Amino acid sequence: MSATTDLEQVLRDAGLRVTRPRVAVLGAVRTLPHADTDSIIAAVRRDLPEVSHQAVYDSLHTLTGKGLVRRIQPSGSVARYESRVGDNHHHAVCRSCGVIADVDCAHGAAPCLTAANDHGFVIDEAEVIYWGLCPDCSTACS
Amino acid sequence: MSATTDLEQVLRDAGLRVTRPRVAVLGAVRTLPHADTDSIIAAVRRDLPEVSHQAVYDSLHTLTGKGLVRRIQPSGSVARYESRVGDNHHHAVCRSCGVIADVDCAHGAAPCLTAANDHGFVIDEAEVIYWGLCPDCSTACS
DNA sequence: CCCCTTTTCTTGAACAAGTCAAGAAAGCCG
DNA sequence: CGGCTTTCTTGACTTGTTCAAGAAAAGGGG
Repeated sequence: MSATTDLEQVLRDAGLRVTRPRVAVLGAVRTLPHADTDSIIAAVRRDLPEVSHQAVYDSLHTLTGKGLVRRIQPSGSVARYESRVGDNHHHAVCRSCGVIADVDCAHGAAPCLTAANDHGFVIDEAEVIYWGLCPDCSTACS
Repeated sequence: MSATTDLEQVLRDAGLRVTRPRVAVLGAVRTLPHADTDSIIAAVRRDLPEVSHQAVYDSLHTLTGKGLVRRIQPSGSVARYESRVGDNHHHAVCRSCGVIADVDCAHGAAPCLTAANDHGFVIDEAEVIYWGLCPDCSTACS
């Protein structure tokens, strides 16, 4: 069974219509984790040279809404997307070059959802971003 | 001693030139925690009607660089600023109305800086955003 | 107290990411 | 296969932010 068939099934299972742009966008996000929208557009156009940027934006929005991809956006960065969803993992972001790495939740399966004082908020997710320098940049600066 | 004199001293202690825009910007950030740039510009212009938006952007950038204010920018929001710095507190953000509340670090004085697997990153800060609904929106939606 | 150097502010244009809107095309159900 | 609904294309537009050049102001030395 081809990878495309697999992607189509994922879309169908989520109750979405199967369109060529959506299949390509989902495939691109899986191939390029943490890619920004421009990179995703470029990757999609390798398969479908004529897709509009709007179709990619729409697809990303729809896929995000259905929980098939996750949108992340550290301060000062444009929107990025990843297909690893449902496990509440976190991210390390390099202050120098902006590269992003996945980090498993430090507190095991039950995520760090307990705020000390929640001010009455109903919290459903705790997002953690670890800021620092990636291996390459930290050795380059020393 | 006036509040303005106090602000001037803070700027001087940070090694910055004291200018009217900077004093007004620092005062606005202290008065309006979590305000976006537009609100800060509006607040500053109540004192100094003629300041350019660029002066406010420059001042915010400079103050952020010196650690006198902190810039926060949850996904999908514009840049916001606060003057509570140096205590590694976190934020709760309402998914519905976007309001932001301060949340003390859940793990006491030593912040949650330990990533499970840091991939060789040199981490200097862990930023936590608690996503959910604020009291007003959670009661309105139920 | 005034001058000089450096920094900061004003003005105005430019930019990038993302959004809006109208009509054409394509997916899916019966 | 036909029709209804969703999605895609096209192209303009908004918003938040940055860039650049010259004018103004801060602060130290004489």
